[in-house]
Amino acid sequence: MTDVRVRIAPSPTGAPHVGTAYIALFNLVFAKVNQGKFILRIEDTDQTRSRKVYETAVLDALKWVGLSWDEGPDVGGKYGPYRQSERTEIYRKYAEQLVEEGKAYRCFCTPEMLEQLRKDQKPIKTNNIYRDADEKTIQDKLEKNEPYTIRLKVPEEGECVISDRFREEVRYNYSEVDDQIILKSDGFPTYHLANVVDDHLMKISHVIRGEEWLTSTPKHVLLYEYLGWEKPEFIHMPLLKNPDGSKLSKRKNPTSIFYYREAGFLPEALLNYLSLMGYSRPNGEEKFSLEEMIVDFDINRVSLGGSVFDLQKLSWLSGKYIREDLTPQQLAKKLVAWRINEEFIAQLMPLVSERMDTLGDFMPLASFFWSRDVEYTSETVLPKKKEAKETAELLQVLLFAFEEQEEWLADQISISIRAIAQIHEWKIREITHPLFVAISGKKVAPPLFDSMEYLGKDICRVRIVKAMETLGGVSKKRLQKLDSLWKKSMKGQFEEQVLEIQKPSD
RNA sequence: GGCCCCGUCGUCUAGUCUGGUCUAGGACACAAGGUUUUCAACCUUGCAACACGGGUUCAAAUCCCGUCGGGGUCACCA
Repeated sequence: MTDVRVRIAPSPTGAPHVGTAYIALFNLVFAKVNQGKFILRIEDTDQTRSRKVYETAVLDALKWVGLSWDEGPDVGGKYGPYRQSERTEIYRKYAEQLVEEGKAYRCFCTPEMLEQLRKDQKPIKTNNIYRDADEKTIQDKLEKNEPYTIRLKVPEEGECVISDRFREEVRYNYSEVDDQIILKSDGFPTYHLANVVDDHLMKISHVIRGEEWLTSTPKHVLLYEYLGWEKPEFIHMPLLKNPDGSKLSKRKNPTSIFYYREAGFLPEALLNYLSLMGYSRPNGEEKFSLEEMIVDFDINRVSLGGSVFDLQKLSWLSGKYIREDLTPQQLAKKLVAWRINEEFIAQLMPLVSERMDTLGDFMPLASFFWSRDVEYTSETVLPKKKEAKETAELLQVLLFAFEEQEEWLADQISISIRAIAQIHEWKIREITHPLFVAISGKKVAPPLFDSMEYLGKDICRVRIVKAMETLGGVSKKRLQKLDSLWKKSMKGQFEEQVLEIQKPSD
């Protein structure tokens, strides 16, 4: 057997996701048990969404849970660079090669045209307008410098047979696969091209990834065949799910790894819990370390139905680690390293000093900074003259607004809140009231915006969601409605309003 | 909706490949009891599942077919 080389390929477009740690874990363990190598590659080909801060964040988050890699952008390796934005020339070369060989073609459709096609609900095989365009029109457009993408020529008939470790053979008809864009008009590759090229160049032997990729595997298989490369073995892992059974999402569950860090879960417990998702040890043990898992890991023991991420069981496991594995001294050290330290407390002084008469007043004032959860009733969250339902919905809109913020700083939080208040014609106080309670559990608390900043975005999101639920929640239907409303109009208004507020007043 | 994947207690799972040892085992949660100055932890007990229907077979959670249910995916996002 060839050397085992596997990889995790996160894209730095948001907070580091527990799903990334989950897939990384299984890749790492698979590599270790086969004396192979585990590679980390940054897939930052989406120029509009990728951010350097998120890249640092994924690396930090994965390290925090206790994962490490043999090759990656931070540790190097002989197959680098390990950041796709630094490899664009390579992808372009292969894309051009495919065009020359007639296995791909230039497409001059504009995003608007494609959008229209989608609206007309004729998505499959109708966007290949330029597939057989004659040389002259293409040359013509090239000379006019019209932007183009490169599309893969997917056969019009035939079958693609994928061998997946867990599912044996999965069959797809090429007639149902679009001519996929592999190179965008900005010159960057899409996932499909970059992924296949890198996996080949980096000698990846097994592609262990989430099941959401299963349906796009035919495109990847085709790419390997067109390029004349040997295919890796595909292993599609089951998905992590929300309690309602849908794919794990931050609206319904904390998905950011940092949430678990900020909320004080032990990283070894998180990793251990993640390994329980779809995997069981032969001896039935539930509490085990990464090292123990590696000893007798067998990927064939993975079970397929996606698993619901259960915070309660994770908490129990974390508690088990605290009780069984730590001496009082070690626990105390963990607490200090977490956020019971001078640095964190000093930060809070400006917020509380005026509200203190004695030192003993501090803890009651600030206790919510160290609590996993805060307690209150629905009456205390609800502002005067407002209905529970509208308040819950406003909080949801606020959550949308917070997602637009790239940095979680008091100033920006304040601006977002003021903008939302403006748009919905609520008094600031009517918004901050439920927020105070949601965040601190109390009506009177240290300054809200700073508190929210120090508490972190992930904790705040979870607390706001809880407040919404306390108010009776927002129905699934209504949520969808709000979501589309937000995208269609409110988001624009919000952005305008933000600019308005930021305008220097003279 | 098309295509694809999946289907054991509320949840995570063992068992399925290699039918019998499964009146389906463990864990979380929940309930009761014990222990404890209280609570938590801990211990004991309880609750609770083979999605449904049809085959094959002496025998099906396990093999086959159908139905239903859930999920994923259909972007110049990954």
